[in-house]
Amino acid sequence: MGRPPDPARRERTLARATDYVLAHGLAGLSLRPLAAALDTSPRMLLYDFGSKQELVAAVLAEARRRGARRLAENLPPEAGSPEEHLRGIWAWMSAPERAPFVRLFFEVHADGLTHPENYPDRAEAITGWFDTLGATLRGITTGPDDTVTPTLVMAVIRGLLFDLTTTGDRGRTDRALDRFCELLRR
Amino acid sequence: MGRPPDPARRERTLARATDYVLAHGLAGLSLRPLAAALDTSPRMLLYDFGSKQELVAAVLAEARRRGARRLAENLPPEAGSPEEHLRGIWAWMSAPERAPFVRLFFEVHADGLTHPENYPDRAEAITGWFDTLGATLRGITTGPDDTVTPTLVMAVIRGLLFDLTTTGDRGRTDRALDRFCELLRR
DNA sequence: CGTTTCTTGAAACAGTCGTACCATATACTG
DNA sequence: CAGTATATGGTACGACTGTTTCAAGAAACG
Repeated sequence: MGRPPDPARRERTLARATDYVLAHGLAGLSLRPLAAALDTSPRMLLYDFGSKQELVAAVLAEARRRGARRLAENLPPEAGSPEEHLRGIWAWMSAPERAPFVRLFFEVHADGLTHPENYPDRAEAITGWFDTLGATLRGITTGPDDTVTPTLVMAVIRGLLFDLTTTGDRGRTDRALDRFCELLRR
Repeated sequence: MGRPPDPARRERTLARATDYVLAHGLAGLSLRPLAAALDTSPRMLLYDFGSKQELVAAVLAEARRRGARRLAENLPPEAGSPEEHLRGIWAWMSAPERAPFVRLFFEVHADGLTHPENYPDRAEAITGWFDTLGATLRGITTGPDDTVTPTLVMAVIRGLLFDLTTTGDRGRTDRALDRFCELLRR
């Protein structure tokens, strides 16, 4: 008996907190401004998530879930040549709508370099692409267990994303991807 | 008249502060622990640098100066094929001794995504390579003003550095660079 | 010596941080 | 209604932040 729990509240808070972190970044995150923006209180954030660290972990998990879902919705899994796929991935990841995700991605990586203990499964963010890419890049890969080609492909995309987010030079980065496609084709 | 100024003290402090930041990262930097590690006081740090922000700017400038000097010392500017050059750059940047610089580099980039106003010349960290690389990559570039090839080459290196610092998988990242060289050769 | 300038220590200020404690409000059961 | 569980507000604690203030020390000069 007693008042029934309301798990939906935690989910609502998590969703809005994820919006907030995507908008404002992880670096200077603090409970009081976050709570104010979410029309709640630090008290409730700790009540629902236990501690700031667990809240951040939940937000990152939620952001990853969202990213994966959006990706699955927007990348046709089977159609087209490997080159078309590569261009599709680049177009999708470099689109302005993805900028908050990209920023959070780079932010987590940087923090993970100083505090690896906080991100036990961060390597998965890299190797998780191999299964997805290995299938769509068939014809470029040297075999079904080729991890080197996906590694290079994702390195190009991440490196160009790094460049684009720093310089904002869309034309030059787009052309650099064209050049990479050209190298792959020959 | 009066006691003469001692500008050497500021330089000594700057050098040691740069060591400290390279070792501990920029993210959680705070004056009191820094001063303790440097056998000085927060009072003196502010006396010499004016504010924490100016101190950080000075440290970043010093770190960039060091990196450039080390690079100039270790990369033969003229000898060898473009491929050898590329391998040399990768070997140099991915060496464990460079890890602190790489970490700081990624950290500054991530912070710059959230606070661009603090890094007015951060694009230079990208485009600064073009002159250096354009010369050494002659034979791969399409012309003397080709910025696309250096963009792609540096994207590969940065992307692979991102991978290596996250996964620690030296073998796979080395092989990915081999594969890139192979693509360039054909 | 006194004067002047640079250097340095100690302490305090005003603020933010994550978090814990205590009381109360709310919604349900019997 | 009482009883019981969850939900929530308010407040305060201790630690930390960058920075300022006040005073004194240290090294030059006349």
